[in-house]
Amino acid sequence: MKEVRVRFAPSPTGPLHIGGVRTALYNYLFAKKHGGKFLLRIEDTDQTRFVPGAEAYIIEALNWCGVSYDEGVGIGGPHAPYRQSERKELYRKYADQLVSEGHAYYAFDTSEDLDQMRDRLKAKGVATPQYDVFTRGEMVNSLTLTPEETSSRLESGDAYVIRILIPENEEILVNDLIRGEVKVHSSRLDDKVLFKSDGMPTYHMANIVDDHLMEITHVIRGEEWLPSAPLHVLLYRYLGWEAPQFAHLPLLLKPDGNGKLSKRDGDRLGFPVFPLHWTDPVSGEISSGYRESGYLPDAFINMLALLGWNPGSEKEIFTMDELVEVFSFERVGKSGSKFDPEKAKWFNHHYLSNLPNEDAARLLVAILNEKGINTTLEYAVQVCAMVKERAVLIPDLWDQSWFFFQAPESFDEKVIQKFWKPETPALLNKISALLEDTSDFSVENLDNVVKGFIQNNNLGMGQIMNTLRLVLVGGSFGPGVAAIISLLGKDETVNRISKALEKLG
RNA sequence: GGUCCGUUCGUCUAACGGUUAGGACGCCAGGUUUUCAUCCUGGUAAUAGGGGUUCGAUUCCCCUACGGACUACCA
Repeated sequence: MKEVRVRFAPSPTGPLHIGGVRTALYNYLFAKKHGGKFLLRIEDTDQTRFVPGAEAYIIEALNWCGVSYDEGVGIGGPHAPYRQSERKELYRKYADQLVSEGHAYYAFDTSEDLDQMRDRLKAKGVATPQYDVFTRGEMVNSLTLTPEETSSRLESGDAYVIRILIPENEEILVNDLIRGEVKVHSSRLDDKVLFKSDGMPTYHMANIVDDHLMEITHVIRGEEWLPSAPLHVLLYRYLGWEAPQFAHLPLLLKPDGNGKLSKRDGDRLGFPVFPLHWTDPVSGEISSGYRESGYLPDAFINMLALLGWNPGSEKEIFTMDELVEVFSFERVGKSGSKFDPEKAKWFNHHYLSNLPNEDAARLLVAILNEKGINTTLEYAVQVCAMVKERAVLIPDLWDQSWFFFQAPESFDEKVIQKFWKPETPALLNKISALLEDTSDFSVENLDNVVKGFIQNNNLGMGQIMNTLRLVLVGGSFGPGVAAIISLLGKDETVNRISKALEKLG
């Protein structure tokens, strides 16, 4: 059997959004599952839409989430170059071949001509004005011009495009791995431009030529391409090439209402739509990313994989390798999936709390460094062991543990009102003294010491625990009191008690 | 408007003719806990509507409704 070769082919017009990442992911999973190759091709045939930084963004995003490619922009490969603008010369001869074999023709219409044609047809009540079998006879092209007129226009340098000549009366079949057989009548297709007047091929031409030359076996792309798939099938046939298999993925929809997920939804609903943070080079507009928001790449991928695909079992936590193992198009759904930001958080929480303490500690240390706080990895490991399961996003690691690195400056009024009694200072002083005399600072022993104190003095548990917690962390949150004391150590604990007592009396 | 694709709890989805229609997120309630979380247990909630086919339809067919994509010398 032929080696599986698939590609992800974005155009560098801006940041990649998570729908694009999912398309790349499914390509990757399919390739790896079948021991094939996954390539990255940049489709930059539209020079007017080029956005600086977009290509670098795409590569960085793929690298961040572990969707690595075997050939492509940045790393090269046997079919280099992988940027279509650098393959410009390749396409022309195939367009010429189509013209000479009667499957394509030259068209000299200006954009004004085209507009007029559309207006004229609309006025006549035609629903979809197209450059097609019905209208091509009224336009300026090598079908209506004499051969002499055509060649003289060509020679004099008139602007022209090359359009495909769609056959008149034919049922075109597209076989889709997800949707089965899709049938479209050729009379519904228009004579799409294959070659633009600026000398660049359009997407339709370039993608067929490149997929063939790069020996792509499966075209896995978004559903928005389904309507033009029949055109592509025709192109493969006219060029005499074997068409790859197609798989058109359902779209990612916005969480509320309907329609496909867009950049605006993220701003509106407060969740990232992009894998990485992005600043628009022109407008300066900023879009948040999953990475910067504190998501783990593994969680991000796991979440994305299950949006539109399911394993057929009740398992839902998967490593990348496990995904590769079980992925198949049979289990990709046909309908669009609404994106659920809450589920994304759930995945991240799961991954964060299952992270080895050392890994979590490294994330925490990075935050600490940014804040100019010095600590040891060993200490951070102990902190994370206590707080990681309380964190949903990476920054929560700090939000849940800052008091291990600095004494509280203020104390929660509500806790004071509820638990701070006239006798509290005296009791805390006693505990402080008791702790000073304690040498075993293990959590277990500390727990016994504090609870023993409470019992021996016939006090309420909540009374002491809550005030002790208050003076140590400043409020009513955090891990167990004994655990906090244990990690803080004798000096710091005693210190915090006396400092708080000065403030709270 | 036209073409194409789609439609199971609020959301992601399972059930490829026979199940009390299952799981997960969310939400609600209880439990664990010195706090807040976590965690555990339970609960809530769905086959868009109408016709067929069939002994039997979530499942197959048709119609309707609704939703989406596409409809550029953009990808």
